[in-house]
Amino acid sequence: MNNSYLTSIFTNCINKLSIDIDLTELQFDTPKDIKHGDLSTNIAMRLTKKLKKSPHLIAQDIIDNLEYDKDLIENISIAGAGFINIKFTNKYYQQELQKIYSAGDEYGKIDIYKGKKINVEYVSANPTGLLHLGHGRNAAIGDTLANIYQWCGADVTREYYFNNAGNQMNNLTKSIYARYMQIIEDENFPFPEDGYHGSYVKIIAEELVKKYDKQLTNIEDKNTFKTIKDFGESWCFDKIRKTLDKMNVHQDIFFNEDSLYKDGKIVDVLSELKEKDLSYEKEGATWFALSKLGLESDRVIVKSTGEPTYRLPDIAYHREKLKRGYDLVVDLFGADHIATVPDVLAGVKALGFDVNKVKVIIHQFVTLMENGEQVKMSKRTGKSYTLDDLLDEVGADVVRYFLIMRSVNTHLEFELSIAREQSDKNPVFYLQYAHARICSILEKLKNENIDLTKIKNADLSYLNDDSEIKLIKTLILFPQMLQIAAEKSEPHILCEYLKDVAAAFHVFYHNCRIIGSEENILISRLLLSNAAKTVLRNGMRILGVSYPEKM
RNA sequence: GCGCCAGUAGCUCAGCUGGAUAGAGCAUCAGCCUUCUAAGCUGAGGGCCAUUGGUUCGAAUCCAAUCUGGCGUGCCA
Repeated sequence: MNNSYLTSIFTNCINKLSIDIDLTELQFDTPKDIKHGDLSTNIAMRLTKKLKKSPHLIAQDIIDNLEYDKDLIENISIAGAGFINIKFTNKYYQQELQKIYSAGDEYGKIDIYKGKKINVEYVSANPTGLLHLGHGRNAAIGDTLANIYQWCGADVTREYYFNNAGNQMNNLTKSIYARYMQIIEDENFPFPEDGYHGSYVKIIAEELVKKYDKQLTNIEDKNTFKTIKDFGESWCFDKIRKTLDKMNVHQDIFFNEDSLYKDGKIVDVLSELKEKDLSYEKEGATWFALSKLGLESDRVIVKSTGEPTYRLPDIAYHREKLKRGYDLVVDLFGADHIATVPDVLAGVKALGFDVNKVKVIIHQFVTLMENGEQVKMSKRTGKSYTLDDLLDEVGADVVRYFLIMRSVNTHLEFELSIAREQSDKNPVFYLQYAHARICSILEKLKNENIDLTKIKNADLSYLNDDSEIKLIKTLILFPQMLQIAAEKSEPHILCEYLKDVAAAFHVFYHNCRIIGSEENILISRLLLSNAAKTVLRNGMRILGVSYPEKM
């Protein structure tokens, strides 16, 4: 945590004392116990070895030489093993609140990624079926991260990569065909062993019957095969896009793997690897010599059938993204894709690109639960709970929030019974309720005989209640929380933070009346409520959750 | 076997670039609505931070080993 005012006065002091220290070690934390002050630093303890003095003596030395504004800092003291604790005055917080109010709707925007071009690739499901909850987590995290980067000043491109060729699509085509034949010819027509068992395949087949009647019985015919495949693909893609739309996920670029072949990028990569002596032929296949790059074993990149494995296009695709000039290329994968990461990165590096510009985020799985029992979501079984079903049932707000409220690298349990519940058990409503409450006050005030323009010149020295100061303290943290969430690529940090904001507001609301208070108090509390509303609304915007004015 | 992720309250999870008495929500129990939305607030109980060692002023956090669960370890993506 940083605090510009404290950093400056401590830096001056350290320079004055001629202490030789890396100033990045100077950090301020919020103590768990409020009795220890508002912020504290362990700098004295960190200096014990270097200065060969007890932390208490060092701390005392620092405090004696600190020059600070007594209007802003109430006191600085030593405690515990040598912590330096700082307590700000209410005036300090009142001033900080004024800054938030001045920033208005823009409050929270920071510029750590200003001028940076960032590409975030997410969802990227092939059009072989419907999206499930795992894709939902990917979509929610990816979309929220993209929002976070934007608030950090970046120029963000949202991308979806898909493959409508290859084995998976052929498999889908054969599956649809089998269902089609079962309808029009023989209900015992054999279903492919590795086929897609999802009930959606039957629906596609039914629609196929409606449109083509019995014209598609010969799958050996290339045109017939293509007709079925194209039909299945566009059916799936249409559903996928509608689902994402429902979830308020909108991507800028839909990149088709196929274009890498058409534009010769696959061949390029292959020949470059060959030139660099990083590929070789064995058993009819082409191998990528990963062992030469420090990895454990070599892998096939072109099968003996002549088709590339996923590694080759993945490498080509990443190279293309980097060529487009992004400063950062973010990939979001489910845990089942982890195996591809080292190979692709090694490939990108071997082709001479900076792998540090590629950031791979792996999220763990989602388990759908209902009253403590696991609900199956598998594509292979006929019965499945799709993302679309879930969006229809509980709405985009709940789905998005539930899927980002946990750290990306923990397994996530999505409890349907709670998601369905429109009550205090459901954490989304806690945030939305706080926002709606504020809006409700503002609405009521319109009917009171009060000059609301006075808010511009509000005298904030009227804000001294513990709950008022606590709320300001929480609101101040917004930009820092955004930065941490961006740097750690962890959207859930914002969820946790907004919960704190809502809680601080609810306590303030409970303790401090607005309507009916003396005018100076009313106006200053109104300003504070407005600031809270701004933070909640901006935060929920980033999460992609709506912020209703009434509930 | 090897690699990645996880193991913290009854349940779901924060905290993990080392700091002071380990937190939240739900569940349980006890309070608070004639005043701006009770989808709220206040309080209580609930813990061997998987286990064992190590590193040091200090370890839930770092290191090692072990145990448990998830996901990988394809000429599938």
